[in-house]
Order: sequence, then structure tokens, then C-alpha cells
Amino acid sequence: MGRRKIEMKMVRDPNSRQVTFSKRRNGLFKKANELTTLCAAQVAIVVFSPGGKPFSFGHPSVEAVSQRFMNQDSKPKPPHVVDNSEEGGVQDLNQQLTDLLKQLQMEKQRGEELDKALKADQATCKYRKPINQLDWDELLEMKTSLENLREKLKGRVSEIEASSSLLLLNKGAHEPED
Amino acid sequence: MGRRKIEMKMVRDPNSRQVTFSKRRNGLFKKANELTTLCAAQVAIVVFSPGGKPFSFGHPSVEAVSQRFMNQDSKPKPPHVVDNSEEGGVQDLNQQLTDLLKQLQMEKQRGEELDKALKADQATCKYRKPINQLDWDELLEMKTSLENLREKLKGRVSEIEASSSLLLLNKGAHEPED
DNA sequence: AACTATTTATAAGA
DNA sequence: TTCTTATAAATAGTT
Repeated sequence: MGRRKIEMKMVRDPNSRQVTFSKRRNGLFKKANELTTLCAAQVAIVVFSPGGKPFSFGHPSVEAVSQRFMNQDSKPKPPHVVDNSEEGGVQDLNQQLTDLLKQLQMEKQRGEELDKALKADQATCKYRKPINQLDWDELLEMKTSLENLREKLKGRVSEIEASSSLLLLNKGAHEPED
Repeated sequence: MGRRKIEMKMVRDPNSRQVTFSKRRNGLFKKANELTTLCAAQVAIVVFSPGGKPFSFGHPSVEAVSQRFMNQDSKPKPPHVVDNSEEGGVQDLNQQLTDLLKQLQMEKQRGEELDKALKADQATCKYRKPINQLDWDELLEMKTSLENLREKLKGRVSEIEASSSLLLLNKGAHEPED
């Protein structure tokens, strides 16, 4: 899918292989996310890079989908919850980030809609733009929506930042830098 | 990727949704397979269709990859730790999050300014609102700015997500270069 | 299932 | 690494 067609063989050069891996991993996750959005499907993906580093994508979460998958022919899951004893919700980071991605997509959608509206409006009146009540409402709605997103993002970023900091601190406490 | 671009919204018609699901599920699994072939990566995917039917792809197998993924955190950890000099570092993650926070704050300011402009404009003309070029530009500017932020966030979500997974499952373990 | 017109993904290159 | 660009692939709407 690029300048040339490539053979479906392992890429020899480790450097190129890494580049290919990163690009395609992103592509794979993007496709997965589109599948969840378009079809209301649940998807969990775990990938190990050639170097052995793990990456994951999950909607609603890797854990949720995995459990559902494993419980397919078993008894209903007991109301036992994962131990959440450490780092103030760090274990939910993936979920939070997945939600974030969702929100970003929703915002992008909104942005595209506004873009269309704006273009349409601009086409109608180029230098002096009376805006009718409807457009105005849409505009305000958009603004409000964006501000809401901003607030949500802000809140989440703080949370995530805090979690990361805690992780870092815990890590440092247990393991000296090397 | 077809005759027309489609909105990233859930496909309404159940029939179309099923068709889309089948096509895209195949596409996703094909991509996953290519990733394993080209990069010698391990991949596990579990998908639940909107109807609740499970589908899976795995190389070498869903179980093998899942176990490897879940065993990450029970492994004895080598005394290797991230240095924050680049890609996977937690400190770098924190820096990125801090930067995002700043951007969000700037966005908030921008939003407040826009709010003032809007209110001023509303005060001026209640039922018929000509929008001057300046306001218009501010609106577009804000939209663009938000989209930029969104892109930056997007570009990092998978990164952050992966790092989080790694940290979560692999507390303090060293990170193989990737 | 097949068929294309288009949109996307991405291999190379900068 | 990130962006750009030429091409290969995926796929939405159709038959």
C-alpha cells in the first residue's frame, strides 16, 4: 500500500521492521476502533512487537472483552472485582484512555459537521454574514460542547497525570534507575 | 474507502451493519495476519459482533498471546528501569501529559475569549446576528486549534495506552527497545 | 458474491 | 521521528 508492493515475508532489516510494525500497529488499532464505532462491536487486541513489547487495544477494555470471551461457555462471572489497591486507579488507565479516544472521535465528528455548516454559510454570504437563529444555536451548541469536552479532557488528563506520577514514584521507590 | 466516505457513526440499518461488520472483521484479521508475517509479531484479537457472536484471530494462538500478556506482571522483574531520554519513558509520558494540560488550559482561555466575543455580539444584535470577520476567524482558529490538540492526543493515545499496559502489567520491569 | 469508484493505508523518501 | 507522496489495498454502494 505504498510506493511499492512488498512481499509478505518478514522484513529483514530490523530498523525497517520496527517502522513497519509501528505504522501497521497504529493502522490495526485504528481499524479496530472504527469497527467498534460503526458496528457497536466489542474488540480486544493484544500485540507483542518483535522486541517483545506489549501493546493493546480494547473496547470497552481488553479485560472486559477477554472475560466475556473466556466466560462464553462458563458460568456467569462472580461479583468479584480486581484488586485495586495501588496507585489510585491506575488499573483503569486503559479504560480511561479508550474513553478519551472515543470522545476525541466524537469531537472530530462534531468539528466536521461544523465545518460543513461553516462552509455552507460562507458560500451563502461572503462578506457580511447574518446568522439566522438556527445557525446561531448550532454555533452555541458547538461551543458548549467543545467546552464540555475541554473540561472532561482536563479532568482526565489530571487524573492520568496523577496516576502516572504515582506510578513513576512507586517505581522509583522500588527500583533504582539503571 | 468505497464509493463514498461514510460518517464514523454506528450504521443504523441492521442489515448494512452486519455486512459492514463482516467485511471489516475480515479486513482487520487480514491486517493482523500481515503484521505477524511482516514483523514476526504475536497478535491476539477477540471480536464480538453486534449480535454478540465471538470471533477471534491469534498467532500463534489467542490463548498463547493472552497468557503471555497476563503473565507479564507475575514475572520476576529485572533491575532495569526506564530512562526518560526517549520513547517509552514514564517521565517522558508525564512531560507529554503536562504539555497536554497546558494546551488544554490555553484552549480554555481561548474558549473564554470566544465566549466574551459571542456575548458582546449577542448584546449588540439579539435576533439577527451579523458576524464580523473577526469573530469568524476566532471561531475557525479555535476549531483548528482544537483539532490540532485532538491530533496530538490521538497520536499519543496508543503510545500512552501501551505504556500504561506495560506499566500496569510489568511494574518496573525493564522495557525492551522497540 | 462480484464489481468498481473512491477512500484509506502505507512504503519510500526527505 | 514526523511529513510528504506515489501506490497498493480496503471497502461503500451497487449489481
